[in-house]
Order: sequence, then structure tokens, then C-alpha cells
Amino acid sequence: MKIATWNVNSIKARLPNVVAWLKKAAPDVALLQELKTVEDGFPFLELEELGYNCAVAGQKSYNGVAVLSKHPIEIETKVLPGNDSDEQARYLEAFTGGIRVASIYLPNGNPTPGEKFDYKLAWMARLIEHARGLMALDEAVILGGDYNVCPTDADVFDPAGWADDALCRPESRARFRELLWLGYTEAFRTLHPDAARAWSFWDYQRGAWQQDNGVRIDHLLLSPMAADRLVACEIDKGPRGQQKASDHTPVWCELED
DNA sequence: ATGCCCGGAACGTCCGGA
Repeated sequence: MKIATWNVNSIKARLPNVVAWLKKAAPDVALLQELKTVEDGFPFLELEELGYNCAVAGQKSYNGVAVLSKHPIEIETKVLPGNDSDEQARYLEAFTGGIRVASIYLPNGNPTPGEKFDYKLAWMARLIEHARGLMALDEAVILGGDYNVCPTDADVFDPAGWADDALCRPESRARFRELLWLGYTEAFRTLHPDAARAWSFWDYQRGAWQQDNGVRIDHLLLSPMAADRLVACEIDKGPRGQQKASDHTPVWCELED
């Protein structure tokens, strides 16, 4: 079973790229982020034609997450618990193909310090508490998405230059580690402990892609029941080199049946 | 020191992204 995550940076602008990649990579489950549309604007027909069921938590202009699956999808929640006044579409949790998955678009948090950074840290605290509850269920769970966190300096092309960025701040990294301490396995680094310059995002600016100046911020976190089945995890750089590319590229993992 | 590059909303240019 192949599960992928990809921040597409607008599902409408990226539809040709997404369709081409789904055909080629053929994941069983795809967790998408930054749809930048309400549910009514989501291209259900085009994706269903490829054999995918689609669950969407949409928002006008910003955010928006989806779960695509070749299996039936049962939506668990379209909001991250813990703050009823939070209207940003950044979390969708569902059952599909015998596992529980969440598509996560964690807040960026820049600039630091400030309200946006406070929102990021509060959002991460809510995610930790929810993830703690999921861990107690003893299920196969994959929390995948754009975490907007570089877990260590090995996940940034220029650690010194990014030291004060919200993606690298110690407060962000500490909360990411709290997720791991709950018992979640970050699939890519676990299978590739020494991988260098393994990025999942390259800025559109400053020729970042051409110079391979990136960061690794898209992650797949697996509960023990899922991690026990983990046999592969890779970053697919192909889509980032295409015309009209998203600034993120897909990350996928394979669970044995 | 600031903007560069994108998409969305809107039709001016700004906001948000990371």
C-alpha cells in the first residue's frame, strides 16, 4: 500500500501536474495540501476518473486539504480538535484502505516572533494532544502533510541563515519531537538516516530549485502499527522539475500488506 | 536592506507562502 503526501499549491492551477503524477506514481492514498479552493471548486470529476475517491476540507483562497484514495473513504473529522473558533482548513482525518490517515497543513508561522508564530505553536500543541489520543487506539495511523518544520539542521540547505525562521526555530522543533516521543515514526529519516540534501520544498525565488537550495518539511508520521509495516519511503523530485510546478514535491511511503 | 517567484482575488496591487 503506497501512501503519498503533496502540497500542490492550488489544486486548480496544478491539476495537470497532479493528474500526470497520479497516473505515473499511482499511490493508493494521496494526502494533498494547500488546495486554495472551497470544496465546490475541487476537481472531483477529473480525479474520480483516475479511480480516486476524494474527501475535501476546503477554504476560499487559502489552505485546504484533501484525502484521495482508491479505497472507500470514511471521514472522521475535517477540523483539528481543540479550538472551535479556528476556521482555517488545515486538517482532514479519515479511514481508508484499513488505515487511519490525516492530511495536515501545519501553519507556516513566519514572521517570528508574532501572532502567526503563536498560532503555529498553539496549533502544534493541539496536534500533539490529538495525536496522543490516536496513539492510545493502537491503530495503523499515518499523519502526513506539510508540517512546515525542518526537524534538524540536516533538513535545511542553510541552517545558519534559517536559524530564526519559524520552520527551524527550537520551539517548532521541540513540538515536532514531542510528536515523535508519543511513539510516531518519521518515515523518511528513519529509513534514510544519513541522507543529505534530501529536500521536499524549493522556493520559487532566488533560483532555489536550480541551485538545489531546499528544505525538508513534508513528513509522514506513522503509528507503531503502521511503522511495523513500513518497507520504503522516498521523495519524488520529478514533479518539482516540471512546467508550472508546485514549490513542494511528493513524499511517499510503502506499507506491506 | 529589500525584492526576487507564484497563486488568488481582483483589475490596484497586496497578501500569504517558506
